[in-house]
Amino acid sequence: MASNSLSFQTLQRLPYYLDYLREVETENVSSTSIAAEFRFHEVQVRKDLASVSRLAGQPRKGFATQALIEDIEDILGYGHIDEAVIVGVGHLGTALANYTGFGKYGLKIVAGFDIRIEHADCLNGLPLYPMDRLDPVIREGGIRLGIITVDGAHAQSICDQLVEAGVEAIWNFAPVLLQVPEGVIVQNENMACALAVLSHHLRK
Amino acid sequence: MASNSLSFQTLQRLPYYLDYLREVETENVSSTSIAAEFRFHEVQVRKDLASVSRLAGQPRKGFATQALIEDIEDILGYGHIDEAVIVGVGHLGTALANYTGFGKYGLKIVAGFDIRIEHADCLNGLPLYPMDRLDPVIREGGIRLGIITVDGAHAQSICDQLVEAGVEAIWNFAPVLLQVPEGVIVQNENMACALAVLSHHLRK
DNA sequence: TAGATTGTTAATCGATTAACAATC
DNA sequence: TAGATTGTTAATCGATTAACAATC
Repeated sequence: MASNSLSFQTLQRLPYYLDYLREVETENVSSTSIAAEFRFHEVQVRKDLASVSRLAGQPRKGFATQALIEDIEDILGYGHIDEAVIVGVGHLGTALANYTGFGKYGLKIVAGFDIRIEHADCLNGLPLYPMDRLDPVIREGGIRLGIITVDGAHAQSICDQLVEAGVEAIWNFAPVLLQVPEGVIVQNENMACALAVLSHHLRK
Repeated sequence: MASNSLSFQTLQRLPYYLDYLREVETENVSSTSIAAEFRFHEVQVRKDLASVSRLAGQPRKGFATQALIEDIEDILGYGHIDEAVIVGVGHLGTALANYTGFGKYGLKIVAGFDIRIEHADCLNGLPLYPMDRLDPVIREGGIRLGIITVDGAHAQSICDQLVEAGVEAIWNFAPVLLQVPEGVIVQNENMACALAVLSHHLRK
Protein backbone atom coordinates (compact mmCIF):
# COMPACT_ATOMS: atom_id res chain seq x y z
CA MET A 1 0.00 0.00 0.00
CA ALA A 2 3.11 2.11 -0.48
CA SER A 3 3.37 4.39 2.52
CA ASN A 4 5.53 7.44 1.99
CA SER A 5 8.21 6.80 4.58
CA LEU A 6 10.25 3.64 4.74
CA SER A 7 12.41 2.66 7.65
CA PHE A 8 16.13 2.60 7.13
CA GLN A 9 16.10 -1.12 7.95
CA THR A 10 13.35 -1.93 5.47
CA LEU A 11 15.20 -0.10 2.70
CA GLN A 12 18.28 -2.22 3.24
CA ARG A 13 16.29 -5.44 2.97
CA LEU A 14 14.72 -4.47 -0.35
CA PRO A 15 17.72 -5.43 -2.53
CA TYR A 16 17.59 -8.96 -1.08
CA TYR A 17 13.87 -9.27 -1.76
CA LEU A 18 14.41 -8.01 -5.28
CA ASP A 19 17.06 -10.65 -6.04
CA TYR A 20 14.75 -13.37 -4.81
CA LEU A 21 11.73 -12.06 -6.74
CA ARG A 22 13.73 -11.98 -9.96
CA GLU A 23 14.66 -15.64 -9.51
CA VAL A 24 11.16 -16.81 -8.73
CA GLU A 25 9.33 -18.10 -11.78
CA THR A 26 5.81 -18.08 -10.38
CA GLU A 27 3.20 -15.41 -11.04
CA ASN A 28 2.62 -14.83 -7.33
CA VAL A 29 4.86 -14.95 -4.31
CA SER A 30 3.99 -15.04 -0.61
CA SER A 31 5.68 -13.23 2.22
CA THR A 32 5.86 -16.62 3.89
CA SER A 33 8.12 -17.99 1.17
CA ILE A 34 10.36 -14.92 1.19
CA ALA A 35 10.67 -15.14 4.96
CA ALA A 36 11.61 -18.82 4.69
CA GLU A 37 14.27 -18.03 2.07
CA PHE A 38 16.07 -15.49 4.24
CA ARG A 39 15.05 -16.83 7.67
CA PHE A 40 13.32 -13.55 8.44
CA HIS A 41 10.21 -13.25 10.56
CA GLU A 42 7.24 -13.50 8.22
CA VAL A 43 5.43 -10.52 9.74
CA GLN A 44 8.53 -8.44 9.15
CA VAL A 45 8.49 -9.35 5.47
CA ARG A 46 4.76 -8.71 5.27
CA LYS A 47 5.18 -5.25 6.75
CA ASP A 48 8.08 -4.49 4.44
CA LEU A 49 6.07 -5.54 1.40
CA ALA A 50 2.97 -3.67 2.57
CA SER A 51 5.04 -0.50 2.75
CA VAL A 52 6.43 -0.80 -0.80
CA SER A 53 3.73 -2.58 -2.80
CA ARG A 54 1.15 -0.51 -4.61
CA LEU A 55 -1.08 -3.59 -4.98
CA ALA A 56 -2.31 -5.23 -1.80
CA GLY A 57 -1.42 -8.87 -1.33
CA GLN A 58 -4.18 -11.41 -1.81
CA PRO A 59 -5.13 -14.01 0.80
CA ARG A 60 -4.12 -17.51 -0.33
CA LYS A 61 -2.19 -16.14 -3.31
CA GLY A 62 0.28 -13.59 -2.05
CA PHE A 63 1.71 -10.73 -4.11
CA ALA A 64 1.93 -10.39 -7.90
CA THR A 65 5.63 -11.05 -8.50
CA GLN A 66 6.13 -8.75 -11.46
CA ALA A 67 4.28 -5.80 -9.95
CA LEU A 68 6.28 -6.17 -6.76
CA ILE A 69 9.55 -6.22 -8.69
CA GLU A 70 8.61 -2.99 -10.42
CA ASP A 71 7.52 -1.32 -7.19
CA ILE A 72 10.81 -2.16 -5.48
CA GLU A 73 12.86 -1.10 -8.51
CA ASP A 74 11.00 2.20 -8.44
CA ILE A 75 11.75 2.84 -4.79
CA LEU A 76 15.40 1.87 -5.18
CA GLY A 77 15.68 4.05 -8.26
CA TYR A 78 16.92 1.27 -10.54
CA GLY A 79 16.11 2.08 -14.14
CA HIS A 80 16.64 5.74 -13.38
CA ILE A 81 20.37 6.51 -13.53
CA ASP A 82 21.96 8.48 -10.70
CA GLU A 83 25.21 10.05 -11.75
CA ALA A 84 28.00 10.22 -9.20
CA VAL A 85 31.51 11.58 -8.90
CA ILE A 86 34.25 9.84 -6.97
CA VAL A 87 36.93 11.74 -5.07
CA GLY A 88 40.15 9.89 -4.32
CA VAL A 89 41.38 7.55 -7.03
CA GLY A 90 43.71 5.32 -5.00
CA HIS A 91 43.34 1.56 -4.57
CA LEU A 92 39.78 1.57 -3.36
CA GLY A 93 38.59 4.43 -5.56
CA THR A 94 39.97 2.68 -8.62
CA ALA A 95 38.35 -0.61 -7.65
CA LEU A 96 34.99 1.12 -7.28
CA ALA A 97 35.43 3.09 -10.50
CA ASN A 98 36.29 -0.10 -12.37
CA TYR A 99 33.42 -2.05 -10.90
CA THR A 100 30.97 -2.65 -13.71
CA GLY A 101 28.12 -3.88 -11.54
CA PHE A 102 26.79 -0.51 -10.37
CA GLY A 103 24.84 -0.05 -13.59
CA LYS A 104 22.23 -2.53 -12.46
CA TYR A 105 21.68 -0.46 -9.31
CA GLY A 106 21.08 2.67 -11.34
CA LEU A 107 24.45 4.19 -10.45
CA LYS A 108 26.89 5.63 -12.94
CA ILE A 109 30.22 7.11 -11.91
CA VAL A 110 30.83 9.92 -14.38
CA ALA A 111 34.04 11.54 -13.14
CA GLY A 112 36.95 10.99 -10.78
CA PHE A 113 39.01 13.57 -8.89
CA ASP A 114 42.27 13.39 -6.98
CA ILE A 115 44.77 15.86 -5.61
CA ARG A 116 47.49 13.95 -7.43
CA ILE A 117 45.91 14.60 -10.81
CA GLU A 118 47.25 17.68 -12.53
CA HIS A 119 45.74 17.50 -15.99
CA ALA A 120 42.50 15.98 -17.25
CA ASP A 121 43.10 12.32 -17.89
CA CYS A 122 41.19 9.08 -18.38
CA LEU A 123 41.11 5.73 -16.57
CA ASN A 124 39.32 2.88 -18.36
CA GLY A 125 36.88 5.31 -19.87
CA LEU A 126 36.36 7.35 -16.68
CA PRO A 127 37.35 11.02 -17.04
CA LEU A 128 39.75 12.13 -14.31
CA TYR A 129 40.16 15.76 -13.29
CA PRO A 130 42.26 17.84 -10.92
CA MET A 131 40.48 19.08 -7.79
CA ASP A 132 39.79 22.58 -9.11
CA ARG A 133 37.35 21.09 -11.62
CA LEU A 134 35.22 19.49 -8.88
CA ASP A 135 32.78 22.35 -8.44
CA PRO A 136 32.11 23.11 -12.13
CA VAL A 137 31.77 19.44 -13.12
CA ILE A 138 29.21 18.79 -10.36
CA ARG A 139 27.30 22.00 -11.01
CA GLU A 140 27.20 21.65 -14.76
CA GLY A 141 26.26 17.97 -14.62
CA GLY A 142 23.70 18.45 -11.85
CA ILE A 143 25.41 15.61 -9.98
CA ARG A 144 23.69 14.74 -6.70
CA LEU A 145 25.81 11.88 -5.35
CA GLY A 146 29.44 12.00 -4.24
CA ILE A 147 31.69 9.07 -3.30
CA ILE A 148 34.56 9.83 -0.94
CA THR A 149 37.56 7.49 -1.02
CA VAL A 150 40.26 9.85 0.21
CA ASP A 151 42.03 9.35 3.53
CA GLY A 152 40.47 10.44 6.79
CA ALA A 153 42.47 13.65 7.10
CA HIS A 154 41.02 15.09 3.89
CA ALA A 155 37.50 13.66 3.97
CA GLN A 156 35.68 16.49 5.76
CA SER A 157 37.16 19.13 3.48
CA ILE A 158 36.19 17.13 0.38
CA CYS A 159 32.74 16.60 1.85
CA ASP A 160 32.31 20.36 2.34
CA GLN A 161 33.29 20.99 -1.28
CA LEU A 162 30.86 18.36 -2.55
CA VAL A 163 28.00 19.80 -0.53
CA GLU A 164 28.88 23.33 -1.57
CA ALA A 165 28.71 22.25 -5.22
CA GLY A 166 25.25 20.78 -4.73
CA VAL A 167 25.67 17.12 -3.82
CA GLU A 168 22.81 15.79 -1.67
CA ALA A 169 24.02 12.29 -0.82
CA ILE A 170 27.48 11.11 0.16
CA TRP A 171 28.88 7.61 0.19
CA ASN A 172 31.79 7.83 2.59
CA PHE A 173 34.57 5.23 2.67
CA ALA A 174 36.89 7.34 4.85
CA PRO A 175 37.14 6.35 8.52
CA VAL A 176 35.68 9.58 9.90
CA LEU A 177 32.21 10.85 10.74
CA LEU A 178 31.38 13.66 8.35
CA GLN A 179 29.42 16.70 9.43
CA VAL A 180 26.84 17.72 6.85
CA PRO A 181 24.02 20.25 6.78
CA GLU A 182 20.37 19.24 7.09
CA GLY A 183 19.03 17.63 3.93
CA VAL A 184 22.29 15.93 2.99
CA ILE A 185 22.57 12.21 3.76
CA VAL A 186 25.78 10.30 4.48
CA GLN A 187 26.18 6.55 4.19
CA ASN A 188 29.32 5.38 5.97
CA GLU A 189 31.29 2.38 4.78
CA ASN A 190 33.91 2.23 7.50
CA MET A 191 36.11 -0.86 7.46
CA ALA A 192 37.17 -0.24 11.07
CA CYS A 193 33.54 -0.34 12.25
CA ALA A 194 32.88 -3.59 10.44
CA LEU A 195 36.06 -5.11 11.80
CA ALA A 196 35.20 -3.97 15.32
CA VAL A 197 32.24 -6.33 15.36
CA LEU A 198 34.19 -9.24 13.85
CA SER A 199 37.27 -8.83 16.04
CA HIS A 200 35.24 -8.55 19.19
CA HIS A 201 33.42 -11.76 18.35
CA LEU A 202 36.74 -13.57 17.92
CA ARG A 203 38.02 -12.23 21.23
CA LYS A 204 35.17 -13.68 23.27
CA MET B 1 33.34 -0.50 34.42
CA ALA B 2 33.70 -2.90 31.53
CA SER B 3 30.55 -4.96 31.35
CA ASN B 4 30.89 -8.22 29.49
CA SER B 5 28.47 -7.61 26.67
CA LEU B 6 28.63 -4.63 24.38
CA SER B 7 25.87 -3.59 22.07
CA PHE B 8 26.48 -3.91 18.37
CA GLN B 9 26.01 -0.15 18.06
CA THR B 10 28.48 0.70 20.80
CA LEU B 11 31.12 -1.53 19.21
CA GLN B 12 30.84 0.37 15.95
CA ARG B 13 31.36 3.71 17.66
CA LEU B 14 34.55 2.59 19.40
CA PRO B 15 36.87 3.09 16.42
CA TYR B 16 35.75 6.73 16.20
CA TYR B 17 36.35 7.30 19.90
CA LEU B 18 39.76 5.69 19.58
CA ASP B 19 40.82 8.00 16.74
CA TYR B 20 39.79 11.02 18.77
CA LEU B 21 41.52 9.82 21.96
CA ARG B 22 44.76 9.27 20.08
CA GLU B 23 44.68 12.85 18.83
CA VAL B 24 43.92 14.39 22.21
CA GLU B 25 47.02 15.57 24.02
CA THR B 26 45.55 15.97 27.49
CA GLU B 27 45.89 13.49 30.33
CA ASN B 28 42.13 13.30 30.81
CA VAL B 29 39.20 13.49 28.47
CA SER B 30 35.51 13.99 29.20
CA SER B 31 32.56 12.28 27.57
CA THR B 32 31.21 15.80 27.05
CA SER B 33 34.10 16.71 24.76
CA ILE B 34 33.85 13.46 22.80
CA ALA B 35 30.12 13.99 22.35
CA ALA B 36 30.77 17.53 21.10
CA GLU B 37 33.37 16.28 18.60
CA PHE B 38 31.01 13.80 16.96
CA ARG B 39 27.71 15.52 17.76
CA PHE B 40 26.59 12.50 19.72
CA HIS B 41 24.38 12.67 22.77
CA GLU B 42 26.64 12.97 25.80
CA VAL B 43 24.79 10.32 27.80
CA GLN B 44 25.28 7.91 24.92
CA VAL B 45 29.03 8.50 25.00
CA ARG B 46 29.08 8.19 28.78
CA LYS B 47 27.29 4.84 28.61
CA ASP B 48 29.60 3.61 25.87
CA LEU B 49 32.68 4.57 27.89
CA ALA B 50 31.27 3.08 31.08
CA SER B 51 30.84 -0.23 29.29
CA VAL B 52 34.44 -0.36 28.00
CA SER B 53 36.53 1.45 30.60
CA ARG B 54 38.09 -0.54 33.42
CA LEU B 55 38.67 2.69 35.39
CA ALA B 56 35.61 4.72 36.37
CA GLY B 57 35.50 8.28 35.15
CA GLN B 58 36.13 11.00 37.71
CA PRO B 59 33.76 13.89 38.32
CA ARG B 60 35.24 17.17 37.06
CA LYS B 61 38.12 15.37 35.36
CA GLY B 62 36.70 12.74 33.07
CA PHE B 63 38.53 9.60 31.97
CA ALA B 64 42.27 8.89 31.90
CA THR B 65 43.03 9.19 28.18
CA GLN B 66 45.79 6.60 27.97
CA ALA B 67 43.96 3.96 30.03
CA LEU B 68 40.88 4.44 27.89
CA ILE B 69 42.88 4.04 24.68
CA GLU B 70 44.28 0.76 25.96
CA ASP B 71 40.89 -0.52 27.07
CA ILE B 72 39.35 0.18 23.68
CA GLU B 73 42.32 -1.31 21.81
CA ASP B 74 41.93 -4.42 23.93
CA ILE B 75 38.25 -4.79 23.13
CA LEU B 76 38.82 -4.19 19.42
CA GLY B 77 41.70 -6.63 19.45
CA TYR B 78 44.24 -4.19 18.02
CA GLY B 79 47.75 -5.23 19.02
CA HIS B 80 46.66 -8.84 18.76
CA ILE B 81 46.85 -9.94 15.12
CA ASP B 82 43.89 -11.78 13.61
CA GLU B 83 44.88 -13.70 10.52
CA ALA B 84 42.40 -13.89 7.69
CA VAL B 85 42.05 -15.52 4.29
CA ILE B 86 40.34 -13.87 1.36
CA VAL B 87 38.35 -15.83 -1.19
CA GLY B 88 37.84 -14.22 -4.59
CA VAL B 89 40.76 -12.24 -5.93
CA GLY B 90 39.01 -10.06 -8.50
CA HIS B 91 38.89 -6.24 -8.47
CA LEU B 92 37.60 -5.84 -4.94
CA GLY B 93 39.52 -8.76 -3.48
CA THR B 94 42.74 -7.41 -4.90
CA ALA B 95 42.02 -3.92 -3.59
CA LEU B 96 41.43 -5.30 -0.10
CA ALA B 97 44.48 -7.56 -0.27
CA ASN B 98 46.64 -4.63 -1.36
CA TYR B 99 45.28 -2.34 1.32
CA THR B 100 48.08 -1.77 3.79
CA GLY B 101 45.97 -0.10 6.46
CA PHE B 102 44.47 -3.25 8.02
CA GLY B 103 47.58 -3.79 10.12
CA LYS B 104 46.62 -1.03 12.48
CA TYR B 105 43.28 -2.76 13.10
CA GLY B 106 45.02 -5.99 14.01
CA LEU B 107 44.07 -7.71 10.76
CA LYS B 108 46.47 -9.56 8.52
CA ILE B 109 45.41 -11.24 5.29
CA VAL B 110 47.65 -14.29 5.00
CA ALA B 111 46.34 -16.06 1.90
CA GLY B 112 44.11 -15.56 -1.14
CA PHE B 113 42.04 -18.14 -3.01
CA ASP B 114 40.24 -18.08 -6.33
CA ILE B 115 38.70 -20.66 -8.65
CA ARG B 116 40.75 -19.13 -11.47
CA ILE B 117 44.04 -19.93 -9.74
CA GLU B 118 45.49 -23.25 -10.78
CA HIS B 119 48.93 -23.23 -9.19
CA ALA B 120 50.26 -21.56 -6.04
CA ASP B 121 51.23 -18.01 -6.92
CA CYS B 122 51.95 -14.68 -5.28
CA LEU B 123 50.42 -11.18 -5.52
CA ASN B 124 52.40 -8.34 -3.94
CA GLY B 125 53.65 -10.70 -1.25
CA LEU B 126 50.28 -12.41 -0.66
CA PRO B 127 50.35 -16.17 -1.34
CA LEU B 128 47.58 -17.24 -3.72
CA TYR B 129 46.27 -20.79 -3.85
CA PRO B 130 43.77 -22.86 -5.83
CA MET B 131 40.52 -23.66 -4.04
CA ASP B 132 41.51 -27.18 -3.03
CA ARG B 133 44.08 -25.71 -0.65
CA LEU B 134 41.44 -23.70 1.25
CA ASP B 135 40.70 -26.29 3.91
CA PRO B 136 44.28 -27.30 4.76
CA VAL B 137 45.58 -23.70 4.82
CA ILE B 138 42.83 -22.62 7.23
CA ARG B 139 43.17 -25.69 9.44
CA GLU B 140 46.93 -25.65 9.61
CA GLY B 141 47.07 -21.92 10.23
CA GLY B 142 44.22 -21.92 12.74
CA ILE B 143 42.64 -19.09 10.74
CA ARG B 144 39.42 -17.79 12.29
CA LEU B 145 38.37 -15.02 9.89
CA GLY B 146 37.32 -15.36 6.25
CA ILE B 147 36.70 -12.59 3.75
CA ILE B 148 34.34 -13.38 0.88
CA THR B 149 34.69 -11.34 -2.31
CA VAL B 150 33.33 -13.81 -4.83
CA ASP B 151 30.11 -13.19 -6.74
CA GLY B 152 26.73 -13.85 -5.20
CA ALA B 153 26.20 -17.18 -6.94
CA HIS B 154 29.22 -18.77 -5.25
CA ALA B 155 29.19 -17.02 -1.87
CA GLN B 156 27.13 -19.53 0.12
CA SER B 157 29.18 -22.48 -1.05
CA ILE B 158 32.44 -20.65 -0.17
CA CYS B 159 30.94 -19.71 3.18
CA ASP B 160 30.12 -23.37 3.91
CA GLN B 161 33.69 -24.38 3.09
CA LEU B 162 35.13 -21.66 5.33
CA VAL B 163 32.92 -22.67 8.24
CA GLU B 164 33.67 -26.36 7.69
CA ALA B 165 37.40 -25.56 7.86
CA GLY B 166 36.97 -23.78 11.18
CA VAL B 167 36.39 -20.08 10.42
CA GLU B 168 34.30 -18.34 13.10
CA ALA B 169 33.77 -14.89 11.59
CA ILE B 170 32.98 -13.94 8.00
CA TRP B 171 33.29 -10.58 6.32
CA ASN B 172 30.94 -10.86 3.37
CA PHE B 173 31.15 -8.52 0.36
CA ALA B 174 28.85 -10.62 -1.83
CA PRO B 175 25.28 -9.35 -2.28
CA VAL B 176 23.60 -12.32 -0.58
CA LEU B 177 22.56 -13.19 2.96
CA LEU B 178 24.68 -16.12 4.08
CA GLN B 179 23.30 -18.89 6.27
CA VAL B 180 25.73 -19.89 8.99
CA PRO B 181 25.52 -22.16 12.02
CA GLU B 182 25.21 -20.81 15.57
CA GLY B 183 28.46 -19.36 16.86
CA VAL B 184 29.61 -18.03 13.49
CA ILE B 185 29.17 -14.30 12.89
CA VAL B 186 28.70 -12.63 9.51
CA GLN B 187 29.33 -8.96 8.79
CA ASN B 188 27.73 -7.92 5.51
CA GLU B 189 29.21 -5.23 3.34
CA ASN B 190 26.59 -5.06 0.64
CA MET B 191 26.95 -2.20 -1.84
CA ALA B 192 23.33 -2.60 -2.94
CA CYS B 193 22.07 -2.07 0.63
CA ALA B 194 24.15 1.05 1.06
CA LEU B 195 23.00 2.39 -2.28
CA ALA B 196 19.38 1.63 -1.43
CA VAL B 197 19.47 4.25 1.30
CA LEU B 198 21.28 6.83 -0.83
CA SER B 199 19.12 6.33 -3.93
CA HIS B 200 15.91 6.51 -1.97
CA HIS B 201 17.00 9.77 -0.39
CA LEU B 202 17.66 11.25 -3.84
CA ARG B 203 14.30 10.08 -5.08
CA LYS B 204 12.31 11.96 -2.44
C1' DT C 1 31.17 26.36 47.98
C1' DA C 2 29.83 26.17 43.00
C1' DG C 3 30.01 23.89 38.99
C1' DA C 4 31.62 20.45 35.81
C1' DT C 5 31.29 15.94 35.21
C1' DT C 6 30.00 11.28 36.36
C1' DG C 7 26.63 7.42 36.78
C1' DT C 8 21.81 5.70 37.30
C1' DT C 9 16.92 5.23 36.82
C1' DA C 10 12.95 6.21 34.11
C1' DA C 11 10.82 7.72 29.72
C1' DT C 12 10.81 7.64 24.83
C1' DC C 13 11.47 5.94 20.36
C1' DG C 14 11.91 2.74 16.46
C1' DA C 15 11.89 -1.83 15.01
C1' DT C 16 10.59 -6.55 15.71
C1' DT C 17 7.52 -10.07 17.16
C1' DA C 18 3.10 -11.97 18.99
C1' DA C 19 -1.72 -12.45 18.74
C1' DC C 20 -5.61 -12.43 16.08
C1' DA C 21 -9.28 -11.11 12.93
C1' DA C 22 -10.34 -10.81 7.82
C1' DT C 23 -10.50 -12.89 3.26
C1' DC C 24 -10.48 -15.71 -0.74
C1' DT D 1 -15.92 -25.34 4.31
C1' DA D 2 -11.00 -25.38 5.76
C1' DG D 3 -6.81 -23.48 5.44
C1' DA D 4 -3.29 -20.50 3.63
C1' DT D 5 -2.30 -16.05 3.55
C1' DT D 6 -3.05 -11.19 4.34
C1' DG D 7 -3.21 -7.00 7.32
C1' DT D 8 -3.71 -4.78 11.94
C1' DT D 9 -3.32 -3.91 16.78
C1' DA D 10 -0.83 -4.73 20.93
C1' DA D 11 3.34 -6.41 23.35
C1' DT D 12 8.22 -6.79 23.51
C1' DC D 13 12.86 -5.55 22.87
C1' DG D 14 17.04 -2.78 22.30
C1' DA D 15 18.92 1.61 21.95
C1' DT D 16 18.63 6.47 22.78
C1' DT D 17 17.44 10.38 25.45
C1' DA D 18 15.64 12.84 29.62
C1' DA D 19 15.82 13.76 34.38
C1' DC D 20 18.36 13.84 38.36
C1' DA D 21 21.26 12.58 42.23
C1' DA D 22 26.30 11.90 43.51
C1' DT D 23 31.03 13.53 43.66
C1' DC D 24 35.31 15.92 43.57
